[in-house]
Amino acid sequence: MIHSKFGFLSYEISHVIRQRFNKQAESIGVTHSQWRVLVHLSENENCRQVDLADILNVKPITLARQIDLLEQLSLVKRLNDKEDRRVFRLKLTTKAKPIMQELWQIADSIENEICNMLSDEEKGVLSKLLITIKTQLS
Amino acid sequence: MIHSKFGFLSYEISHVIRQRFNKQAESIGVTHSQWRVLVHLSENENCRQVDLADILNVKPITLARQIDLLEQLSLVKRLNDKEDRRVFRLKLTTKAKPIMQELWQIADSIENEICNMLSDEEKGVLSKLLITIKTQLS
DNA sequence: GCATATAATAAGCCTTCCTTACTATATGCC
DNA sequence: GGCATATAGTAAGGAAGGCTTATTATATGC
Repeated sequence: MIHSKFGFLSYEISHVIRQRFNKQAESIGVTHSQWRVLVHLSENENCRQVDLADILNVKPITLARQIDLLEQLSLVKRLNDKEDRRVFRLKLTTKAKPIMQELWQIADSIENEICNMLSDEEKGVLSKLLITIKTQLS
Repeated sequence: MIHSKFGFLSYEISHVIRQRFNKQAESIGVTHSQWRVLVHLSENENCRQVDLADILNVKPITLARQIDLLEQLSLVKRLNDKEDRRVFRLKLTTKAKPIMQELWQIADSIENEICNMLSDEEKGVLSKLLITIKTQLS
């Protein structure tokens, strides 16, 4: 009986990626999790915390803590919603944009290292398969 | 400029897998990380802790804690090495085998759910690509 | 026979995420 | 209007998984 080890493989690879990212982005003060928040926020600006938490697949309180840190770094702002006083709308600051460019460079270089044995075509196939899986999760 | 999101994808998928595994294996008392130790140990029986830590890509102290827990559950034994008194050799107990079968069932069923949109051929391609990446990491 | 390297562990910390419970506000229904 | 219920965000505290640094015991090389 042969078992698939997709669970281990995806874990091990993402663990290496996160370790490398955290080391290289340490001077900027952003961890890989916070980086993930920034990227998903940039694709969904002006959303509520509860929406972003759902996108990230974490609990609202988990996101709230990340936003606290990103706000301290002046990368994200909480804005009051005029129509619902319970709600904060999330925005990237202007300071965030150049920093995100730096972080994208780090992220891209790590991915290139990680995938350097794969052809462009293989990278495309891999992305497509992973996106299929992720889409089906939600 | 388009950025690849392999890092996020692999993280998000493995996070879901681990969450589901931990929930389903809770009654057995084994987490996904400990499960990973068991599987890699079963493929490298009688190895030293330092070897297994290297295989798992964690620090020896991290593995030592996991082994403590697995020993408490009577799933793993530390045996003294006769030629080097600093060394423990690691063994699965007889109790571990049926429990690992149960855990494989859980792990396999989660992978089937996760990958249910993929054909067998696609699953094969995906595994092959991930293994290529992982091999290149070590 | 001493200097250095190695295996395992102890202490204590960080990150990420969680559960539970709370406050403030909104909404639906009588 | 006024109450029941739902929702957005947060506080408190904790678990899992990993780390760094330092210690002990043993092995090995010169």
